[in-house]
Amino acid sequence: MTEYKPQQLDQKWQAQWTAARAFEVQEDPARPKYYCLEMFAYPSGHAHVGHVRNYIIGDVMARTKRLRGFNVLHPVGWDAFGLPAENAAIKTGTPPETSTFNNIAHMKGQLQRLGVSYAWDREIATCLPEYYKFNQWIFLKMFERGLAYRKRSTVNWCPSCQTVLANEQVVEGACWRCGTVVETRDLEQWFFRITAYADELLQGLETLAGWPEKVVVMQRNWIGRSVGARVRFPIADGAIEVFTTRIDTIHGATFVLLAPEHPLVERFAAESPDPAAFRAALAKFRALDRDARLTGKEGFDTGRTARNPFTGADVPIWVANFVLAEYGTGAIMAVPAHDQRDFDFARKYGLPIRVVVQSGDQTVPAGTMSEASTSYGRLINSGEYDGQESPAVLTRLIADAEERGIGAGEVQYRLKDWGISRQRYWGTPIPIIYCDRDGVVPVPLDQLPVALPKVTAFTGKGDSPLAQVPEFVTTTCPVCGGPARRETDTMDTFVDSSWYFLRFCDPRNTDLPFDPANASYWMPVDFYSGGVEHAILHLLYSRFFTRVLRDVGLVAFDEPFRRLLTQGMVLKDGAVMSKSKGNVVDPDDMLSKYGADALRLYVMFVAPPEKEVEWSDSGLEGSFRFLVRVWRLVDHWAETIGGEGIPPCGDDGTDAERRLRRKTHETIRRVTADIEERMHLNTAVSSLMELVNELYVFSEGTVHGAPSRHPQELGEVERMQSIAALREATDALVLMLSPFAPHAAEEMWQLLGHTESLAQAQWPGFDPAVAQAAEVVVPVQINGKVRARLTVPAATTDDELRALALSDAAVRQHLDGRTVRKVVVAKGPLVSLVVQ
RNA sequence: GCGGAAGUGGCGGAACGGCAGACGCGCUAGCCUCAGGAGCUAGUUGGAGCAAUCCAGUGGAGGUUCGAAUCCUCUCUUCCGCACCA
Repeated sequence: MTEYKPQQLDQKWQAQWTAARAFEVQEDPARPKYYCLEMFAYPSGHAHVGHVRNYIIGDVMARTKRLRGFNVLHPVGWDAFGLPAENAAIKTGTPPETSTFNNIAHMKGQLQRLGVSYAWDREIATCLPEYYKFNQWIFLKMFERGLAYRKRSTVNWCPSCQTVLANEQVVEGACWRCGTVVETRDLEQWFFRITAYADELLQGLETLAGWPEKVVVMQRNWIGRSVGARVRFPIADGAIEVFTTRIDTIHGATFVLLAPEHPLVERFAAESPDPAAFRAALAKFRALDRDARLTGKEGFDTGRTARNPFTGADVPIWVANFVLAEYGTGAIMAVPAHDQRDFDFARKYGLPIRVVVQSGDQTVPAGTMSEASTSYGRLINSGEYDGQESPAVLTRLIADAEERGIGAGEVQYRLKDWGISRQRYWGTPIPIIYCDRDGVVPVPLDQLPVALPKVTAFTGKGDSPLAQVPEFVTTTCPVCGGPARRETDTMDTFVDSSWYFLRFCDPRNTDLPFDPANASYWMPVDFYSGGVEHAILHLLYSRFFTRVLRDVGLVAFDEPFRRLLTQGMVLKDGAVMSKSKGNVVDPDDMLSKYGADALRLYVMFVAPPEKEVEWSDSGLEGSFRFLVRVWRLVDHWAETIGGEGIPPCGDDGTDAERRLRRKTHETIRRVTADIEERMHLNTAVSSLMELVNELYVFSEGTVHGAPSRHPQELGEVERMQSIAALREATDALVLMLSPFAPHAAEEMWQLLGHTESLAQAQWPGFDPAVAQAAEVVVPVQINGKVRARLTVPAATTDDELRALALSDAAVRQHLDGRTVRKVVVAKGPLVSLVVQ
């Protein structure tokens, strides 16, 4: 009797895996590949059990696929650039690279203690020059193609911290760090032209059958494709262009609205009879603009008019807070009768409302409307278009507008180009040089990487920290050799994570981001898991980068991730774990108490992987108890059933033996499907628990002496057949348990006399003939309720079942003289009687 | 407001139109123990019954079906995402 000592097993097997480089892989075209990836981690310091869940989900998939014969790539890396390290440097003076590498070292230890089967030889960290060199390489390729460009744009600025903030760092209009109200500043920024791929990214969503519908929908909404028309409303000296999806309502456009930032607003001010008064109104308006944007409809009259090109009427031009400068043309035609926002605005300022679409039979007079009518219908008050139905009339109106030269069909996207400039230190330098003579000059590819210089003093004040490093800024122009300045902004860290999965295919390449041949072998990622918080940004950017690299010629596919699992968070006391709340469950505490396997098993068993779960100490104990139970069983039988020379199971077993074998094969079928097809890892574990329960039942029924589940009293098996059945069940159990509890499984595999390690083993085979019971229990339903059960040979025909059901005593009692109107024999099998 | 997902025992959850509550946690009783926060056995949706068994039951109301937790319609609730996108 050996005791289950998980900590010893963890150490022993982790050391063996490391020594044997057990999970390192090479490209091998002869074998089917499987690329299993978890979203790589930001090295924040300590992983909590929420992170652990993600790694273990991936590890269960990776380990299962290895046993299934796949060449499995399961790499690990670090999303190592980012703000927290830099903020820590400002606060404590610890250089970002120091804290980052310390954190990586600690978290790496945690992952290793969990026994995650990573290909450690492929480990990457995005903050290393050998990695970010290729961020720069890709940037330059995009620059070449016009996909990276520079323009002035508005950024968030914290006047107290003297720095730019990302949108995510602005909480309710204030700086996340100091709470100061955030201002906006116009800066020259670099952008990636993701909008060039908007349609392709949208259409590609249709092919993502292995993604959660939720994520697909979120991306579709984020891209936000709108089909409509651009229409010109002439003004005295030019025209205002508006974008509309409802050109069918254009005869009801009774005024035009401009965004406060619209270029014409400034011109109107200058040309107004009283520019000072106009500017005062505008200034007042802009002051309340930020909050008013969210709360209500605000505006003021410019005193000018535009002509509705379809009605010929002159309509007033107003400025309105709710019109967005960055969407469409920054100007809209307002149709108060058929748009709720325009309706509210018209009512507030007494502007005319004109009904032009009739949805029901009766016309609603504009004066009595309580809200806008936004549905399609038959046009009225629309001149020659009266009586036509929208949406069909949309096409005709667009065609007519094109013919008259006043507009054209147009598609708009909510998706905007991706601003990647960050006025921060701890990121990839943008490989651009500014020369007074040659302008914006890309750093030549052979001069990469543009290395991030060491900075010692982090103040958090002023512009980009790199601007304060003269030896970095000062350089020579690659074109003319004259004095020049380097770009001092760094790239958004989302750039780093947009292609790292490709780098894993060839992580040590010094010439290219990766060898196309390697990527062609490993990609796409077959299984990708991570938090749903990346549903849009990271997953959209990665799809964008993949297409860019396709056009550059490095890959030959469009979609990087075949199957996506968004894992749920682990909560403690109903809240997300965080240091400030003091509710963090540290995996290391759990490891020292119960070992890696119990923790792994628990987080897989507690709920389906995509569900949010509440951490439970007693649940973890339950998983530990289960492992002890398995251990005792295997330890007890190992000598009897282990080693060589156990014959395969025959066909002439006793009932108990047949029953155990049936359970074994049924479990193989279920566990395999649960992991590979359904990703229901929780039910895979519960099936294994059932098999263990069955093994204990079998042990009682086939041994000498008093039946007992006391391990000490488990007896001897009498028949070679029983030994064979036990061996089959136990081998299958250990193999199927190994993805979840790899350390205990390796040890038990050895105990059972296997000389090769689990790394060389194969997943157990499923035999449907064995899983098939000789006798089946067939429920009999009467009017939908089960009233009897028939135990019949599996081969019983439908006709026989029908006859047996009708003659069954319990059934007859329930029929009680009533007439049977219909008998259905369904697959299952199951007999259903309809009785009147 | 729009969009998405989900409502099943005391709890986490099973059940891919066919026996509701698998598996586990917790709880109850018992066994074993010097002892036990160990192990084992039995029970554990509610109601009725000594019992076999019967009745009700998957947020609510309808519907489709021989048969619905599952599909459809409406409705309530919760969570998540986007939030003036013209």
